[in-house]
Amino acid sequence: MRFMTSLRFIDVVAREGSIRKAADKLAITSTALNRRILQIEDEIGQPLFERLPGGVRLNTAGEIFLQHIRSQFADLARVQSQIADLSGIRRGHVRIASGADALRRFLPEAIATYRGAHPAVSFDLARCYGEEAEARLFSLDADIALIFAPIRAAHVHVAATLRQQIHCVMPAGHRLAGRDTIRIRDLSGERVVLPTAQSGVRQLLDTAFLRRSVEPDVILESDSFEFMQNFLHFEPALFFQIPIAINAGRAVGGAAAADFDERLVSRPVDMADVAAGTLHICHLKGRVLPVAAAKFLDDIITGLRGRYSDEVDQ
Amino acid sequence: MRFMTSLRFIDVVAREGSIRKAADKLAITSTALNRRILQIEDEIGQPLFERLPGGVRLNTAGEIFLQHIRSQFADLARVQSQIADLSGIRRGHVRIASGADALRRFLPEAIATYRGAHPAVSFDLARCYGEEAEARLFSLDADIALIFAPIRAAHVHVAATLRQQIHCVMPAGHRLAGRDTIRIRDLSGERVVLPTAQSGVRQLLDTAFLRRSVEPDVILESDSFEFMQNFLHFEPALFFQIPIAINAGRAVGGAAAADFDERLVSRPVDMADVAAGTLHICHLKGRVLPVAAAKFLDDIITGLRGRYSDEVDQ
DNA sequence: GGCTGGTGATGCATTTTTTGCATCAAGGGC
DNA sequence: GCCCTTGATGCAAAAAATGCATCACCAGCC
Repeated sequence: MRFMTSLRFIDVVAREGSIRKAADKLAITSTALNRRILQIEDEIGQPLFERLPGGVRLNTAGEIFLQHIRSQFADLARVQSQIADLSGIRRGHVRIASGADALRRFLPEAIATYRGAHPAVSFDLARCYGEEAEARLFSLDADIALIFAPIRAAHVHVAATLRQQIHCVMPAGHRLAGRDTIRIRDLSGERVVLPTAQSGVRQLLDTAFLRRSVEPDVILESDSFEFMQNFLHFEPALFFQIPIAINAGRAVGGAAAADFDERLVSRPVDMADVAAGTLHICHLKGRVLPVAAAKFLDDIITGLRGRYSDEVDQ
Repeated sequence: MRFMTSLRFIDVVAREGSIRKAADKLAITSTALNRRILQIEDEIGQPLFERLPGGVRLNTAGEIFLQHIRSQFADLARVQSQIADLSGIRRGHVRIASGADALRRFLPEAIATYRGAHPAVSFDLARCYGEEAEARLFSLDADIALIFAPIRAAHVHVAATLRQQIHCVMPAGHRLAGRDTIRIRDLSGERVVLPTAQSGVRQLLDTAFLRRSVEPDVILESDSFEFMQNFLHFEPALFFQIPIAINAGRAVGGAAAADFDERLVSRPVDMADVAAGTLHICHLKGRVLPVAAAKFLDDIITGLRGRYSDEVDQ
């Protein structure tokens, strides 16, 4: 899109914080880039950047304008996909921001299923925590976000929610493996592996530990569920996940959980101790999603409703 | 906005239906214009226009793309006004589509008041009937529409409504001038002047005449209220208006109506005969209005609520 | 206090792009 | 079948964007 280049340049300069660095990245000279920016500022009638000794930074007008630029790009992408759609080409690209929970089992299966039906659609998956996921929606770097945490920003539209009870995962031979549900007081002194403080699972657990005055023996903290799960093969301990991270589609309970790792079992934590958390499936409020993203969003919500009809809302 | 010129050209070509005509209008050669369009079609990867022997016409892809272009322009205007706003310049432009009713008294006063507070804001007022007003919102040729008729299209967002009883206007000495309200049966055989069939007032009256089986003596039809009103000075007759067309702000009743023309009086038509109509104040659904338009919309709704609190909704 | 290394801005020659003229081919109206 | 209008295209001129060299500026550092 030739007519958009100047605008894309502004985006890059804003991200890089320097005209010269941006020029490098864009493979043009800094003078050409500089002039394009001056020209646009001239047309707007106001500077968009503050000139600092170490580079440039957006001023307020620039912030507003950059947001406009990004929404233009997002909308152009939507229009292009719509046009491609009616010509039967059926191309598309979906950008997802997701917490570590959903990308373990659920998204791989969901994306593979979708690509089975639409092989020309490509995906981009960024793993991030709630706040960053919301920021990505806002900066239009993501079309869809899956967030297992409360939604903070008003600009996020929640298309569907899925209630998820925290499950405790342990080696099959663990002394707690016989229980139907795990109580928080059972964990006192137990060796546990916890997700990082930013994770929604961790926040629910911390609340529960505090409330019940239980202090487990925290031997490891990590932001990788895969690492924690594999760690359990070498040292027996407990770790915590939500069903969707354990098992793509099926409801998890008792033996049904076995398929994610035969040497581990998962048991729900008693609801009296830990409240169920909510997985939010969202996009930017007021935004018209590209065809592919809208279809994918629709598919996963329909899919979840089919499997977890009780826990899906909206 | 240099980077938008090609897009503006497409808009003009689509409106003109001919590259050569559009080129004339844009004061460039048809070849230059033709090439720009070919280039954009090339970048999109698909033609946007069908080439007909008598000119060009948008195809489906073109329709989608043009809608995108227009929304970009509208959004750019909003961004510019927002940027101008924070620099204290306070410029802006508001485009209104209105029926003949509202532009008689209400809009002149409302716009003048607004311009008193914001002298750098300019206005554009297009007089049109309901359907066209809705089309103007959709094609982003108008920011705000005032429609005295039912809303047809789903893309229109009604920000406020104002219930308006039809009033009968007559020379001060008319035999009906003594009544408090006018009944439809009083009009049997009376000489009346009616607005055109497209007008909301006319549609309400036609329903009433049909229901009461009354056939007045229609001596004149016009789409100009001003003409009809002036006509009454030369030949005594009755004509019909809604309060907002008679009197900018104040409620109309009895003598209070005198100020619009001292030789004429207006009396409400009995509500048992003619249902009150609704003036809809609307904008395009989902659209973020430019600062000036949003402020003006807010002002007129607040103003109406202050004067006609009972009849204003939403 | 002066030096160094970074930044964005600007004059001028060069390259690339856009424009305009002349002309072609194609389709409908009479 | 003629005539008129339409959009498309080759080629030269005009206009715009680019790159190089250079300036002015500021912060950090010795």
